Amino acid sequence: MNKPLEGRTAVRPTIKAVAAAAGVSTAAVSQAVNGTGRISEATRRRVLDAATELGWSPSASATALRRARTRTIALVVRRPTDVLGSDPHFSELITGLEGELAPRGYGLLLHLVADMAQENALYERLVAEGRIDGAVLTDARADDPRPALLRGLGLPAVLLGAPDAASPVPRVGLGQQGAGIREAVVHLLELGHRRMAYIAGPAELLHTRLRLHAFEEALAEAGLPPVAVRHSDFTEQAAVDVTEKLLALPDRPTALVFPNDSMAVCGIGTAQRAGLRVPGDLSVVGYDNLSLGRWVHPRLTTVDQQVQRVGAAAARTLLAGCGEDVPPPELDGRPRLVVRESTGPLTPPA
Amino acid sequence: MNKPLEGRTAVRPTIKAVAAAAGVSTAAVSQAVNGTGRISEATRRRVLDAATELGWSPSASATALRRARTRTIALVVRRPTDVLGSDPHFSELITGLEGELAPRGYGLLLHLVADMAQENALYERLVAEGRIDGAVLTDARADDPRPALLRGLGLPAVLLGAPDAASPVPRVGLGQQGAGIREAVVHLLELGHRRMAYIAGPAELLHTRLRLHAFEEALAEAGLPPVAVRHSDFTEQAAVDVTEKLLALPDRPTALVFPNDSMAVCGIGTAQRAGLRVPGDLSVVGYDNLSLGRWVHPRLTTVDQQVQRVGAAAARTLLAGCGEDVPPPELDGRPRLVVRESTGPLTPPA
DNA sequence: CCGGGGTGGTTAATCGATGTACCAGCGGGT
DNA sequence: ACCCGCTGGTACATCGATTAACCACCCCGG
Repeated sequence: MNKPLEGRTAVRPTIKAVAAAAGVSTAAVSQAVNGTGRISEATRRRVLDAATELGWSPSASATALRRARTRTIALVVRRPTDVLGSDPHFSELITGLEGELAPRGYGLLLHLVADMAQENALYERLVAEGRIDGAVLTDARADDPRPALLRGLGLPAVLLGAPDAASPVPRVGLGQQGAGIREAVVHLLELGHRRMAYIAGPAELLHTRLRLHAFEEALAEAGLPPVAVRHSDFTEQAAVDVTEKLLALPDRPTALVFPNDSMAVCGIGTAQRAGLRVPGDLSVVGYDNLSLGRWVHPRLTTVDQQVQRVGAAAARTLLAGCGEDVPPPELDGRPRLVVRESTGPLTPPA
Repeated sequence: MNKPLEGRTAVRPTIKAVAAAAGVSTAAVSQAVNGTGRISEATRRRVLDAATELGWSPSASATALRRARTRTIALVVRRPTDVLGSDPHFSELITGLEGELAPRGYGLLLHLVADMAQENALYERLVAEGRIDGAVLTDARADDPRPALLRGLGLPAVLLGAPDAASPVPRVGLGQQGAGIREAVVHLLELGHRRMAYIAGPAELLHTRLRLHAFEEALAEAGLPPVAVRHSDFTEQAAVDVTEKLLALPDRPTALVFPNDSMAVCGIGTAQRAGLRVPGDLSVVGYDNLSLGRWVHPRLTTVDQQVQRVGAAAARTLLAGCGEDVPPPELDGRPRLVVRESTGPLTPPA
């Protein structure tokens, strides 16, 4: 064995090394790199060359200590159980966030927690340790305690959901949250459906309320009551259970609207297993527009809410809150229905 | 307006404030909190009380600077395009990682990149800035450049995949990577299938090779050749395209084995759209055991590889590499076939 | 010849926590 | 009375970068 024990880390160069290499003081290096102070173009270039030569980047810890800024944003995901159903949602969100954060040298610190108490405790700790500059709050609730908490902690934050000027922290999202569901109801009405049921998410979530309200309102405008409204915890298991119960109803619904695509797919499976044809006997609408929905059989009719773009807008809002100079978030539009094959008129059995 | 302009952050207490409150020096506080040095039990308690009283936690930046340790692990996800198919995989992985990291005060820094070049550049930057203590490498390739790179950078890392003592960085994963696929082939053989096709992932990924090899070997042991082997990029689009092509073959396969569940579900959809019954005319096997698969119609036969447990093991290995005192990772078992409804014997049309 | 005003830097304090080196007391053995 | 050794702390340098305050020098007008 020639290399019995691997040596530890190859020491990283410090600002001192760069200063020495460029023949200037460390202050000059700092100014050259940050574009502050008064440094001649010639020495600036010397410094920058020396820096790349040595492969030096300013230590994030040192800079964070000095500037009281970590260039890190937190995303805390609450996941009471294995809620895989809402996961693709997060992956889209993260994509949108990263697209704005990464180019500005910001990092995304991801944490998973079981419940709201843990989530709040986590924010307190992250702030107390000075680990983050801001936070993205997902799954807005009615009477959400987090905006007030973070505001109290002095931490910039954005809450995802419909925009709302009165919120303690900025709210980012597509306007007219209910528009997609409303569109779905109109679509189903046009297809001749009169008995629709809505499978909602957890009652405490704000978007659950907004969408449910849109559903009931749109239906009421046609002079119809919903056949049924059921709350769920977003799990696939719940989708199956609720679907079975609804299909066993004496006057069963001819159309089901789900709060996400995974549940809708499971609902379709359940209906098919019960011997029903989709959409011949039952129409199904999802939410989120996962790419999966384009390929299942029948292809899923769903609502697209552009999670990725919302993520990008959230990132910009947050960066602005951190004192970063970013173009203001542009987020127009509203959730839109994507009509595919899982909805249609009732057809007589072949 | 009584509060015309909200004041900035409520200043966080420092170690100095705690020292003053407890009537000791800052050094004493540090020692009391870290359990180092010699401090009487009485003063230790006074200090700790003062700390909680003031809501103080040591500044992560200061500690990181002093100790050259950030208590942060990087997870870089390469995502050439919208590979939602592999996402649930990541969410499981993250769950497993977090379960070990969080209790020890470690954070997970998540980054998304487009390709391997960007990924390598990112590691170099993160190390140069001293932002991370370790990294989790996913999607091992044949001749993967990353282990050598990270070793050169002096950064602890683990590579996910089958264990391998000869790797520059520890490799963590279930042994016998091919066992699940082999089991699937045997299962299909027992059902009477003789014409099987394998849809593989990108050829450069290591697990693609291992699984493909297992598929061909198991088939060869039965004296059979594969009907076809097709590589794909993990997208649902690819699943549909490949399935259509395979089903159009003159002597079409009676069983399809996919490299993940999303693709398998799309494959089923494609077959159904072509008028085939699953499993009556075509059996389908997935990989990953997403919860979605339990509820689609027909329920998906798939391979479970316990991604979450692999994540936990990876975290422990990494923590050990960071000098943390953790119980050694325990990871026995192998990928296992989960038989459900999407596989079965060929049945004559009703 | 001297003062004024730029230009292009440098010096030194500082961010918050850690850890080494040092020191004050005290009890006890001789 | 004196020194030793131990206990329980404290003083200060340090991690790497930033920044306010300061200064040397040059050019120019009076």
